Amino acid sequence: MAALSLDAQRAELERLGGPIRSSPREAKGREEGALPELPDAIDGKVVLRLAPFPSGALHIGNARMLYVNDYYRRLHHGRLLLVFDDTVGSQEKRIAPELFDVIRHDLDIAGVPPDEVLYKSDRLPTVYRWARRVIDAGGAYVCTCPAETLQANRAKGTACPERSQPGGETADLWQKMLDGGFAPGEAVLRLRTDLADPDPAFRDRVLCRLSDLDHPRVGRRWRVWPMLEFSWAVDDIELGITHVLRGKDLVMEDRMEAFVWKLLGERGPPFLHWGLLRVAEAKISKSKGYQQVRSGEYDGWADPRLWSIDSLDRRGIEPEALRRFTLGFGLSLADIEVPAETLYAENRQLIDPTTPRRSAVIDAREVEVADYPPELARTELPNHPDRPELGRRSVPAGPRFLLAGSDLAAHPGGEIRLKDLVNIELPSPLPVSGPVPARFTSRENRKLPRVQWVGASGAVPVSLLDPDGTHRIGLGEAALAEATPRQVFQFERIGFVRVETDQVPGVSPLRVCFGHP
RNA sequence: GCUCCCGUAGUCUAGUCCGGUCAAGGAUUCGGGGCCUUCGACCCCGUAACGCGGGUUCGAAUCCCGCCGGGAGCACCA
Repeated sequence: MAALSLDAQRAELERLGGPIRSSPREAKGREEGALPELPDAIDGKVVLRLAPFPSGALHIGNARMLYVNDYYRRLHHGRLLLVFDDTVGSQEKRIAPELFDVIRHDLDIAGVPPDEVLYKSDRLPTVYRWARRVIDAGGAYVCTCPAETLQANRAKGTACPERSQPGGETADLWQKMLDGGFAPGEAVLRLRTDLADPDPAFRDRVLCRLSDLDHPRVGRRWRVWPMLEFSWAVDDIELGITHVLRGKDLVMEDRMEAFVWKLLGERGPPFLHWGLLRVAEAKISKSKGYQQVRSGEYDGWADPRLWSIDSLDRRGIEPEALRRFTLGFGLSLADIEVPAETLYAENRQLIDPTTPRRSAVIDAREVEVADYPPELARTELPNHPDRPELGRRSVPAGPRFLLAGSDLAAHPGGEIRLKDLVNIELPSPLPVSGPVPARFTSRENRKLPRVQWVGASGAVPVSLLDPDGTHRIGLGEAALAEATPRQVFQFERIGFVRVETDQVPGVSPLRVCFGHP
């Protein structure tokens, strides 16, 4: 039901074509703070691109790239290309074959469907054509220095011997690179910039290099691979990209692309950046995550410790919440660290009104209530305290209950209120083991400590996966036996949880993933 | 160290380009109160910011200079 109404809202907004802002609160609060329009954007003609490297699943840190690009695609009715940046990588940064599908799946979940999917590994001939253009324009040379020498020279600002090599010779050496005349590491194609450039990193950057790594898609078909910047200098033009929206960690790449364009007389798209976004709780590394998934230490790409898009979905966090969360930072260039609570707050607003309440107790202990009113063997509870339209449910109640161990421990000898039901008095001290004998006192709703309870009859074992990868075990009310996969509940006084995707209805225990308080 | 970027409340952010309408708006957090039989929601109230120092100007969060602080980049990775 929740999903339905949200989907309906989303569909409606999408139909309107505007930025996705759905709640009235959003409309008044953020509308004026909407992201600025893209420079020189022509409605319907905007082409944007997403360029992930397939080494790990998309995570919360990548969400900004997703939603900012998606925002502008929608705003200007443009196209968004998914271009896998699979230019072999390196020994340390390997492409993981299954990640192509994982990432597409992540985009799906995130609600950012690409208009077209492309692979850099399919575009080598185009890159070679451009490399040739650069060489012919006298803008590059083949350098055969060992990597260390090259770097040392660059740092000092001195030229490698090949820097002055004539264009014809460069063309020959380049051909030799393509033909396999050099082993990996023996030669690179370098851009001739300015050895006096104040930024040492920019001095004669490498355009193309040799690699014999086995590429998951194209194997060893190509040996000469472009560096990321050069491949984009090529494709931002070839693919007709109108605006490059990327994190500011890639600003130097802008310079490199612009340099190549100027050399070749091309006019490229403008660049827009945003600062680094870190979620305080999510200390993650893409490549490290891969190891942990691979080794089985983590529960696949949806392990909550990964903070992957998939894991957020697993936790019942709506893509719309992620979208609002990331778009709320605008295009600010400051590097920021934000508490996950900000994301949770967005999600709460979205799901709270439609999420049914259920009772569950962690670390349950049985309590037997003497003098319990027999007519209260069952009771009826609202599915949502503020939304009568969500209906009510009938649950088994006393005289045998299950209470959270922590609640019991907090009130030995005291009178407590079983929420929505009756008052009971606990013994003191509590028995070390076995059922706790308690005594019914009254039904009136007095100001007593309120505790969550579960009727012992038909109670459902629950296993709750926390974001830190640990599990809490408990017992939930009988109605939970009918819980279906992916259903979201609020366990009262615990938090929002989502039933695991692969939960088989009726099978014990009921496995749920914790979302947030 | 070098290059670039950024400094608005606890945390984010709007405003800075085109100085006055900003004694600075919003979100979230926190504190207090109310309410509903949740540690959730909702309502009310509150704390709390223009990094520092100069300058320009009738007037500066906005322009200029200097300083300080933070971050990112500096690969034959992406």
